[in-house]
Amino acid sequence: MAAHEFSEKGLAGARINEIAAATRTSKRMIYYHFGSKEALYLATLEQQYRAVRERESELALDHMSPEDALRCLTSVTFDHHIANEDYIRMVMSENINRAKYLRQSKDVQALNRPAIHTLTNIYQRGVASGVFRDGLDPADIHASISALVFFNVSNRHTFGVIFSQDTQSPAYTATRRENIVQMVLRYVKNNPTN
Amino acid sequence: MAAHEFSEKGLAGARINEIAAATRTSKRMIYYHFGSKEALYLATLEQQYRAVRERESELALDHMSPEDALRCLTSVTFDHHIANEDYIRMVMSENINRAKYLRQSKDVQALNRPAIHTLTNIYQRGVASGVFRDGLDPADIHASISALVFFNVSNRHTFGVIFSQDTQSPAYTATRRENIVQMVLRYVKNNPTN
DNA sequence: CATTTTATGTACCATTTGGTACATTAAGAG
DNA sequence: CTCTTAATGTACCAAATGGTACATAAAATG
Repeated sequence: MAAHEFSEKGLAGARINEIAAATRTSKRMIYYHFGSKEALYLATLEQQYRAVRERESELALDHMSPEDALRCLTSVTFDHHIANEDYIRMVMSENINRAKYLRQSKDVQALNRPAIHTLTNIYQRGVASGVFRDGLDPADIHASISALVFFNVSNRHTFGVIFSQDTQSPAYTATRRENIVQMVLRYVKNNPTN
Repeated sequence: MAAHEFSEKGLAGARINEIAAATRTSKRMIYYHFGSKEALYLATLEQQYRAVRERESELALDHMSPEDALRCLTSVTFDHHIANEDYIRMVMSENINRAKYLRQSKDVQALNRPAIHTLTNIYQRGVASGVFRDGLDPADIHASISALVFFNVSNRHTFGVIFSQDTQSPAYTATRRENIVQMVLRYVKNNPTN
């Protein structure tokens, strides 16, 4: 898949020949369908977003308590990021490009709106029931959750080298997951007691 | 500077000719001194880490209360990341490389140890005085702070596009800074009440 | 069947680019 | 004042690589 080549080496580092060799198609066909390396990159990037958000939307959080829902959402998102390294790396790559290509996508905003919506829903239920404190911005909570779980995958290599830790071991992952969940909950809850 | 070219385009995207053109030196001299593009990249990467950590170590937090110290450390680190985009982008680039080059650096661990040490110091003072809860891992707190402030810069382009926000406006930055500080404090404090 | 699109293989080009050969100059060393 | 070593300019190469020209096969269409 093109996603893997782009994910591994970024836009500049990726080689069309490699992508062609890894697929059942040919370089000729890639240019026939996409026209240029950059167009293929954009198509691949969009597809990554779509795939990830689709899998995310399969969560049923409405029947859980606000606190459990937030715990679950954070925890699952954490695992989700770990399981989708290609996506993470393509997003990194795109930030190196200053979102030059993502900016051209028409439906990426709509694609991501549900993420905020889900969180808004949980948050408002929590405020209504008194477990969550009022006055917070769901978009901001989302930013924090994203930051914590994204960084955990995106920067694990440099982080691991710098602090001589195996950032991919089950033990590290489990601890980190729990601490992130706790951090989010304590930020939102009215009376964090644990 | 080589840092800027690498920061803008990553290892693969950077052009030695561009780097040479941007300096008072020549391509010939770059190869004379460094031998290869990769060696220059590694040297540049190390220098970025060194510069950032040096500036970080100029904080005097010992005379502040643990809570104020943690608030200050987080806030300053936040601003620091915003002010050092080249560093951020090179770290991203290096994570795309799976830390292949940083791994070869001998002194990057020692260089970063003070960061954990500073935080450990604040945390232990806070636990001793009763404001911070016991049982947390300073390295983990550091990971969370890093994640929050790093992501705020590293992913601002895709994030801005997706959620149609100007992630570089003073208003957004101020809010985000305050929320991150609050998140860290509430995670660590015994009785977060605000 | 005739004809028009769509799909695909082969071979190739033009450019870019990391890297070097060679010659030369500047600078220390003794 | 030699002689060795560090520094530097010029010109260039070989390989890689994005992209294309051309011919052709396979569908689809009428």
